[in-house]
Amino acid sequence: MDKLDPVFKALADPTRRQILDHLRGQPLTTGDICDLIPELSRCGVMKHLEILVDARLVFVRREGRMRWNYLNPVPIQQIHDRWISPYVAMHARNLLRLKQAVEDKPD
Amino acid sequence: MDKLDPVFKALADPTRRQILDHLRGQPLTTGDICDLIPELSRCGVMKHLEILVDARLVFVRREGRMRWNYLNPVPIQQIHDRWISPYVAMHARNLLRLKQAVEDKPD
DNA sequence: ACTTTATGTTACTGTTTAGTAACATATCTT
DNA sequence: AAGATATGTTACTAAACAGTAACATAAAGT
Repeated sequence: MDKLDPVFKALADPTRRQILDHLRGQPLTTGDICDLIPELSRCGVMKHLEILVDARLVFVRREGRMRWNYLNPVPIQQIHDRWISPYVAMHARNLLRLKQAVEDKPD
Repeated sequence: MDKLDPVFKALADPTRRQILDHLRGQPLTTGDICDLIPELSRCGVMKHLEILVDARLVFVRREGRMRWNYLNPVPIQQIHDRWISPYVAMHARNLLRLKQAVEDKPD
């Protein structure tokens, strides 16, 4: 679980989630990402990318002077499996209990 | 999605995830939580609880001088439904593609 | 009423994080 | 080779965050 801490931290920032959302459709160069987030400087984008790479959420393939950034969905899958799913199960149980309480209630 | 930003931020801290894990089994008083996390001062625990309450991950019921802290799994469910599930789906597609590539490969 | 217990509030400190600027390197085009 | 393009690195600043201490309130037990 501790190995997933950098992933949680990486996902805590809305700009980084935005970058991941953009990478879901296709890999992008660093320049592409800068164009998609004009309110942030190129250095800012690169810092966020570094954090995403450290968390293994993004991996890089160099091609000449271009850097292609690829999404790696595995850490998100792991967070889902190892941490989120018990909470989703709990929520489902709560809903079921609520539903039954409503149905059993006499008028 | 912006409404879920405090939730992502709250989940970014390992101590707060630990508190949520403890609350999964049963509600706890603030004192109970302090006993479970002896490496942190009571004030530190209360600050984390405040952040969790602001993110609606924890709600409070007062009973005399005791404060009972309850887990609310709904925001985690929402994060799952609105943000994580597309990545899980992408991962499943990738695995399927990989599996088919392996099976189709001639010896 | 007095003491203990449980929690709440304010102020302060050190650390981490987000962001930028300036400069540096490497590749492509002509 | 020279200029343009794409990315990498270092140093710095401002804001946010984690944690603690000191003090305050409020309910329970005797």
